[in-house]
Amino acid sequence: MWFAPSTQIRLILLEKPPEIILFDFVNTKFGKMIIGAINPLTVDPRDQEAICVLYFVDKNEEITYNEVIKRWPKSVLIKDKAKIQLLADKLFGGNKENSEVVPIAILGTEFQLSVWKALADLKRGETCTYSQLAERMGRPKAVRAVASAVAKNEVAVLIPCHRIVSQNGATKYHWGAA
DNA sequence: GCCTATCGTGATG
DNA sequence: CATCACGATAGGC
Repeated sequence: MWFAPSTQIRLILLEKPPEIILFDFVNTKFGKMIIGAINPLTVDPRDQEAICVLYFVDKNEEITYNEVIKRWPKSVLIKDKAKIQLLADKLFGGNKENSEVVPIAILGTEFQLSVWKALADLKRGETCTYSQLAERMGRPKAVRAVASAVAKNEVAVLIPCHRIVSQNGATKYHWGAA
């Protein structure tokens, strides 16, 4: 992965949408992104914010912000520059020996989780088609379902959906092939 | 290119 | 609960 290689990811499974999401926009070397995080203590006994949203800012901040609202209609978004910046540093500030653990909070069905897990198992640089993924999960015919599960991935690059190539070669990555 | 088999979600009532 | 429409698909024609 292209963020700090030593960065550890810890998954936290949510059972319901968070009431409060802290967010802010950050500039990474790969472009502007929005980061959303769960309020501390509501989910993580270790008192850390957990990332639940990580989108690229495609066009402008407002559009991306609205995408978050749409995805989490029941959550209140609160801007928290300091805490989000802290998380961004953990993720992208990979110059130093960075062994920080970045908690990721995800909400999904079992099927979705297994899809994301299968994705995470892909080795660095390895690519895969949706049908190969489906097959690996023992559901060779659920190709379409796998695709829509992948599409609902909330954390962009952390789950390596960019390693998927469609069978005919014409990848349609949500944020563009680049 | 168009047609269709396929299946998990989310919305709707 | 039942039904319906909807995909970042794949394969056949």
